[in-house]
Amino acid sequence: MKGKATSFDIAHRAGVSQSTVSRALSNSPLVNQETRDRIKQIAQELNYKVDKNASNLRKQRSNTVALLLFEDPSTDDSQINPFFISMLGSITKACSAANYDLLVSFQNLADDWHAEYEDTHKADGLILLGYGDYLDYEAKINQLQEQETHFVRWGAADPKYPGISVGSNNFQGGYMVTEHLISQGRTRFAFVGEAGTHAPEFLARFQGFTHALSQADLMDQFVGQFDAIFTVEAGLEAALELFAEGERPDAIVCASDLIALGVIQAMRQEGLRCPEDIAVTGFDNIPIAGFVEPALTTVQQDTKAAGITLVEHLLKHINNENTSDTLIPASLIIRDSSKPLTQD
Amino acid sequence: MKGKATSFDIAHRAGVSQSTVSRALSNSPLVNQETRDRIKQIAQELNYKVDKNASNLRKQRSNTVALLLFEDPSTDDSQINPFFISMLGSITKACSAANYDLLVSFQNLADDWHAEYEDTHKADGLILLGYGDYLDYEAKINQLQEQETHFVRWGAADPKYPGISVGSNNFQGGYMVTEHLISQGRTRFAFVGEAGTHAPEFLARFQGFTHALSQADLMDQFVGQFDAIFTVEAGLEAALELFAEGERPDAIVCASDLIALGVIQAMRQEGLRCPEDIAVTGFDNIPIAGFVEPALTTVQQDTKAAGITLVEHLLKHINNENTSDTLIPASLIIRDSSKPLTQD
DNA sequence: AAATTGGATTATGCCGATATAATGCATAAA
DNA sequence: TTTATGCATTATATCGGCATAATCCAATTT
Repeated sequence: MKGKATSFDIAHRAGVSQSTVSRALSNSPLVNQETRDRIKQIAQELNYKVDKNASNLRKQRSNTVALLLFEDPSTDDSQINPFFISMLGSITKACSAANYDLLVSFQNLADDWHAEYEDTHKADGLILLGYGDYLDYEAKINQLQEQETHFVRWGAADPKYPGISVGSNNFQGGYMVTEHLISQGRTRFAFVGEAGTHAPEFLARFQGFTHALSQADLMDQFVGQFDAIFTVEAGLEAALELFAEGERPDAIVCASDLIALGVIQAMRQEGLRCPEDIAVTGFDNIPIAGFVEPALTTVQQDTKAAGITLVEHLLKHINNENTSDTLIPASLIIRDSSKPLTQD
Repeated sequence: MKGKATSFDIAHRAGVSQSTVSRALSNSPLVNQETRDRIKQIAQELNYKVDKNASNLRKQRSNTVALLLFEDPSTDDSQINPFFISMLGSITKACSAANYDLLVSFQNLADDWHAEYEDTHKADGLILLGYGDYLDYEAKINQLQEQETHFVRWGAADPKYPGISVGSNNFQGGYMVTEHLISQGRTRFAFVGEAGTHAPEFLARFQGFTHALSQADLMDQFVGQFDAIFTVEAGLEAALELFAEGERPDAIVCASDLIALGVIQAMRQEGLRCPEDIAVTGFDNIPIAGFVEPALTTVQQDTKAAGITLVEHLLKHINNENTSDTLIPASLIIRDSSKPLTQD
């Protein structure tokens, strides 16, 4: 036979109508068990696969979701945030478990979003994933809602747009790691990482941090907060600035692992030991966190739960059900960089 | 108006036939410039987007490629090889530059490949990306070729299947970094990384390594090759084994950056300094390679060229043109871990 | 014997675009 | 005036499934 087999070819061989073939292959109880088996058998022999374009066109459903990944414009091509990779993995798995395919698209923040996947019926919905507040955030969300696009976003809940967000509990993570450092005997804290409204994740971590400090009555010894985006370089520079200012902390809480690595690097340059002189903690638990010197104490986001939840919520939206904003708890990974102060 | 607009709606408003709308929107010279502009205008007002399912069905083309990512079964979920991430990024970009969408699917090596994207017409071709020889490699390749699936694979050229491979020049990379170490005055070499047929990339690196050694007449001082898969842990263990065996090298060439980090970790445990006692080099130039202590000398694969070439070759296959196997040159990134031997 | 019921199957329309063939119409050539 | 030539547009068939309504037929009921 020429070309790929169609359901007509199978119908012909099986001596039934094409309709019956379609029904049989979708396991419809409307068709007799025997005929069903016979048809499936023939379909397999011909290596028949339903044409998704035809099927989707008729069903007006693609069983596909599109993942839009927003890159931080401040970093170059090769530097993809390791955290997103982990999310990508878990989202892919959650999709395939739900029998959905996944389209992936890296979005350049500067450009207009390339979010036509649902308009063109290539996907049934979108997952928006990025750090910080992607450019023109509100305008875009409004537009998506106006067009009745189905979507969920990764990030802190936004009271203006309820029911579309899933995010890590960054506040709790920042609180938890700070509390841990306090219990280790640290008292003079600094925070490295941007804490503005355009980096809401980092801001929440910072707020958890200060909350822990106030609870322990340590705010009067707070050394300060130093801006750094999420790269190693930024952490290094921020730390150098911190050391230049004079007042030396005995613990530095960083908004990400990469920043923490930069801070440790800066300490080395300044002849400071970690954790003996200053404890340092990160956030994300990237793959190498446990293998740097010293092994990094950090906060792990539950990317598996995150991916599953995002997909689950999106599928509910697609079925016109509502979901409520979800905060996924983070967990503390204790390693060497936060060892207790020793009296020496 | 209800629902999404179709080309009929536009035809109606523009007072032309639906055929003309279709032509106008695809910029066919068959339709008058004025009418074309008018139709486009109306289409924009109605926020009309062509239905890809209908379009693809008719055209028998999806303008989509599927990326199958094969994970190493020896690592857990969270550990995705950083090199692949970089490739994923460049492939995505190359696709969007060519106006193709990208479906991403993580394949579990143990299972049957889930490679029906072309059979179902969801994609026009496949890109296979994984380290080592994915399980049942030949059987699967045969099957794909039999079904006339369009595909390219990442990896060394295989004489049995010409024209489907694109890979880094691992031999040249291994040779280059070894030559560099020799020029720095190192003479007693060891290699850490698997060098068997089921890890062809690593094997090629090892072969480049030994080639450089023989050229410099240093093979009689070769300490040995020690197996390690691509994780930090594996590198650490292999190095400990190496040190236990007695004969100490003054340079260790590693098959990947993660392995190199493990080796450096092991040296630290043994009280050995890098690069003073032993120089260490990696492979891949992962994001943190420049920020560990000491900064890691490594070989960088040109992922950008790789992604572009893979996509380019696949698109040629889709258009029934042939391509020839391509080796992409790697480049040397010299940092501190390979500093020259000092006389002290 | 005629009418009813229900399970199994078939006939038909449609999803929304694109490509090919056909038509209309103005202008140029015979 | 008639035929021919092009350009612009329209009519129609088609891509390959799925869903609804229609039909067929055997087993019951009346």
